[in-house]
Amino acid sequence: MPAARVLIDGPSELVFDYAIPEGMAAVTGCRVKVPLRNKSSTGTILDITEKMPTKFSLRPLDALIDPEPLITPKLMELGKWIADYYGAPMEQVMRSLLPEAVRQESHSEKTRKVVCIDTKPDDETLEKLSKRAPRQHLILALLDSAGGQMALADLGGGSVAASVKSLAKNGYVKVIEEAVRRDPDQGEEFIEDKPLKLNPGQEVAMQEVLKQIKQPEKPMLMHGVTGSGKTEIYLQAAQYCIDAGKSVLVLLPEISLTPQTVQRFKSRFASIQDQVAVLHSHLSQGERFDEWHRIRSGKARVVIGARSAVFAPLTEVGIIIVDEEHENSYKQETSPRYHGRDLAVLRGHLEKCAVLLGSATPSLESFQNTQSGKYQLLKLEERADGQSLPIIRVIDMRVEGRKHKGAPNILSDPLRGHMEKKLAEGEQVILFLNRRGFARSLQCGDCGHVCECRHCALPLTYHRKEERLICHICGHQAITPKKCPECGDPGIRFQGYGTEQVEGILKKVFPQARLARIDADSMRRKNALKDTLRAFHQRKIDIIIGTQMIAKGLHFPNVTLVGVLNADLGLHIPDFRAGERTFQLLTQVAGRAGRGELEGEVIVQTYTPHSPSIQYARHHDFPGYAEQELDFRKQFGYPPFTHCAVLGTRSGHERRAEFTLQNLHKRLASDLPKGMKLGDPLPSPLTKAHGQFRFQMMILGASARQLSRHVRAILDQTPAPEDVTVVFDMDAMGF
DNA sequence: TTCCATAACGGA
DNA sequence: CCGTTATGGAAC
Repeated sequence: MPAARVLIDGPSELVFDYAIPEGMAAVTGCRVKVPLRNKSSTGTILDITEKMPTKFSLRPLDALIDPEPLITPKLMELGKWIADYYGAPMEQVMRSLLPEAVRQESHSEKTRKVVCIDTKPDDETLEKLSKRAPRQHLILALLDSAGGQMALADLGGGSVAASVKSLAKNGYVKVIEEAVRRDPDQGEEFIEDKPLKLNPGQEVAMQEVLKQIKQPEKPMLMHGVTGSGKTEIYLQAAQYCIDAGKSVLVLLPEISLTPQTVQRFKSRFASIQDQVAVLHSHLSQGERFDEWHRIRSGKARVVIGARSAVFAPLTEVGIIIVDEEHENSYKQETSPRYHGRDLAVLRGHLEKCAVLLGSATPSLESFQNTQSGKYQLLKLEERADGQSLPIIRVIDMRVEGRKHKGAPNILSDPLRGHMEKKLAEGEQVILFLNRRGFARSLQCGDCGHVCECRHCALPLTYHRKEERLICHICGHQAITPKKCPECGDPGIRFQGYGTEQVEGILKKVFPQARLARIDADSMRRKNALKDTLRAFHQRKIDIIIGTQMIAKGLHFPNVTLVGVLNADLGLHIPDFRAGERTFQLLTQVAGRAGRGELEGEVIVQTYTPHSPSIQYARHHDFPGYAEQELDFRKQFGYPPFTHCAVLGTRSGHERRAEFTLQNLHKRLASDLPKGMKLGDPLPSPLTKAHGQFRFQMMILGASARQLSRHVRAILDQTPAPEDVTVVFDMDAMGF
């Protein structure tokens, strides 16, 4: 007799076998009600096992919660892989696979009452009604002119319901419940646009993509320079799949930051809009419920979403597209710590469909996979409309600094000059600075004391609007001291600068220019980003100063100058990917310039003009950069030639967090499998965050599976003290 | 996790 | 002696 292996809900990770009652369609992925001890519990069927244990008889399943399995067999397989690879509890994996809004039984479809004509009364009755019940007469007339049915709410408020009731009693009308979709883009109009003509380069890539859709063989990495028209290829590939009766999954990094790409998909598929679903963290529970079920039922066949959309319950998948595949936001920073792009590749393998990764600055992991033949490389080397890539000028700020002694060196002369010229010609400018707030820190000129966050070992950033010092890690706010809290010296002053300060300077330097600032602070309001971008598009704004929110994916034809104020930020952090990230950021930001008929220019201000990330970015030379960076990675045994995991501890007690990690280090070191390398246990770069002391060590391993299993085995035998949290991050992305 | 058995404790 | 509280293994 077959038995169902059930994972019980809750943090306990309990897995038990239950007998399947006669006639119950219990299959893998079903949510079930089960008896546990003397209570009733809920869970998910992980497997159907054939053999019956002999020790004791199994208790039967109580009931299926949903008639159909909510989780497809392939997604169950994906989930099991995640639990194993990332060392995550299966229960947490299930929570990712099945959103809370779908899992909770309290959520259901939203309905509305619709009134429709049942049997039309004859003229004589109508005549009577118009005298005795004019209201009912009017309602019938309204229904008639609306084609026989209308929503109850649209018939008018108040006592209308009573009139409808008596109409229904006489059998003239019927009231039915109709499901209404909670549409996240309710009320937005998308005008259908037609496919664009592909240039020869795009055409070649397109043919390869179509080949893979018809007969999937290996994932593709499309390296297309900024503005090369990658999105158009996504759109046409998607169209092909839809026409072939297959579904499409599109992953975007941080969907709220890429409204333009979502917009393009929605517009292209405007004629089948009810088949397009959007999944991201800003959906309400009801919207998420509806979108999810529309996908599961097969009504929606195009899914656009952020990393968690990799779990969208699609079937018959034709292609999985991962845009900006190099983006770190694909990595989930809470358990299960999966990488959305890597899961997309795995899911593509399980679904036997095409996988298309795209980027202007591919991750070295993906690029190396094309070198080794695991992935197919597609290249778009020209911009879609034949525009040239922008000319990038590097300004040595060490030299600039000598020109203006004393003054804070934020806008160099060449940048200021170019801005004046562009503004005079009515063109638009984007300035990029990857730090929000007014000043990085507040430092005493006398004793050197820096105001730090009480909970995190990090300088507090001064925000002028709030007149407060704010911690960018935990959000803690403090009053700005007038004099040094350490030595009482009044000479306390700001160090470094952020977007807020630049905004102030720009107002003074270009008083006539219309200015907008885009960062996490100024864009807090709902739709603020969308509105600002629209205004910029309509040329109601001349200059945008922003953080990395503006680095990717934006397409503004009238932008001819991009200024990078401090390219060195992020270059000197202790992370072997610091250079790669700087290269990516510079290339992406530079790509915002010259996307229309006008030529674009980029000015990069830096104190390290000769660093390879800056020089290769300046020459738009991704292959060159990749080659030298891969050399470096190979030499030191870093990814993509190994897998890198981070094992960390956190605690309110500094010593205990440190000791726990040292202990783990000792145990790992004592019996380290071949091919694995252990870093020293050290304080994290962010020594203290959210009031917790943090320590970490790096683990490098040639085989990811071996690494993950070995570490987990040690963790299982080494219980941590109660007030110490141990975190294992497989394929960790930032430190 | 919750449940239940058993051990340990403490007041009379 | 008995009731209360702590501890730990099992649950299918």
